[in-house]
Amino acid sequence: MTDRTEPRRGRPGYDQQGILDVAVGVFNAHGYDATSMGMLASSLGLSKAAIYHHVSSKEQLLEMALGRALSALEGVLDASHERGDALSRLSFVLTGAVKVLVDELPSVTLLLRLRGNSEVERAALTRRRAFDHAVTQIIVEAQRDGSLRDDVAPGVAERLLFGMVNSLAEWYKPGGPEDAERLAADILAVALEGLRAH
Amino acid sequence: MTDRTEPRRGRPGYDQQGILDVAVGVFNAHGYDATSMGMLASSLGLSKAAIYHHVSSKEQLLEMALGRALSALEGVLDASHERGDALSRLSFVLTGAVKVLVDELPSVTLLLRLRGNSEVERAALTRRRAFDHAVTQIIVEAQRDGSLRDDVAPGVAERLLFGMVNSLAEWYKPGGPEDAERLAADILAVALEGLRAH
DNA sequence: GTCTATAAATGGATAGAC
DNA sequence: GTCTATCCATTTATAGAC
Repeated sequence: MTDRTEPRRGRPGYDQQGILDVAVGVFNAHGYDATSMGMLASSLGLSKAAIYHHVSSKEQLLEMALGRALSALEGVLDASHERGDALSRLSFVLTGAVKVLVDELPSVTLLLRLRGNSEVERAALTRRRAFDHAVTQIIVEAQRDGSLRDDVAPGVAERLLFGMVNSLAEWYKPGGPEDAERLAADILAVALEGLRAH
Repeated sequence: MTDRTEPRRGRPGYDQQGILDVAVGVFNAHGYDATSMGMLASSLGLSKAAIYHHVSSKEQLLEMALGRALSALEGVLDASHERGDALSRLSFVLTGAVKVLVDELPSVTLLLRLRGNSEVERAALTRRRAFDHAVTQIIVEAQRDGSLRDDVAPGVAERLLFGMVNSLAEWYKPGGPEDAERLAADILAVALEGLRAH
């Protein structure tokens, strides 16, 4: 994975990654569909035509951002296989997903708002559903071994857990009062123990 | 509140409510910005021009739907004031919000996806923030009286709870295996007691 | 209440100069 | 690597007939 923040060498104008970073920010601010190449151009301080020197289409920008987000999430799932019992794996995935959301907030935010309006969007949604399904299987296992209550359907539990995690895209502000580890701990605490005082 | 489903009297063509119901469905399927009046027209089986006989603009359709969603949510908050302690009020609001989401799924879904791209959208987001703030105040009170744990910041708790509730807009299907009461009970159970087996 | 036709603006994308 | 100028499809919305 290339480092987005490293300043480039020759440094005349933008490179593709620089275009992408700005584009994802504007996509998230106004929504992908509501963002025109003209808005993108003025955010970049370029003409519309100049953007097409770096990318072939608006949709290619979307595709690159979605690939980044999905790879990061899938990486968490892959790493979780090394873990022991199902509850440990679930905790690891939730914590990892929060970290991904915080680290890759722009691209994941874009992913979470997809409507499936094009082939690119539908392919991303399919990959995302596979992720959700894999997490649901971990929950099934944890219910089976008795570490999670089984009176909540595993699919519902998965969606509620990621409802909390994914809500970060709507309200987490980098540099705010809460850091990623604290948020991950809060979410895990609510998910496993609940909010009621003991 | 008028009944959407009641068949109209004269019944030649559409009335405004009929246009709105179809429009909100199409807005949600493709996203408001990605929906053109042309798509709307073909979903209605009308010409674009005919739509303008019923509404003055695409944005008016959005405004009407958002008003419906916000009024329903605010109604839950108003009704909660009759309740006793803070924890009862919070449970009532969460359950009520789930019921609103299920009953008014299309308009609430639209509300939850706003980006603030126009005055209409920003006004709706302001009303929605007021709702979230009022719920946060209930949580503050419940932490103060000792019924909720206070090691999770009240604002974070509120966003996590409504992260679960609002996620319904992304996956709840009317007529599916789970009904509204069951879902409300599941969410309340996870929110208060957590998923870990006891 | 709905139509056809059309206006006026904006959309994504390209050509070719520098 | 960026520009100006432009193409062409699509957009929201209106005019006026039926």
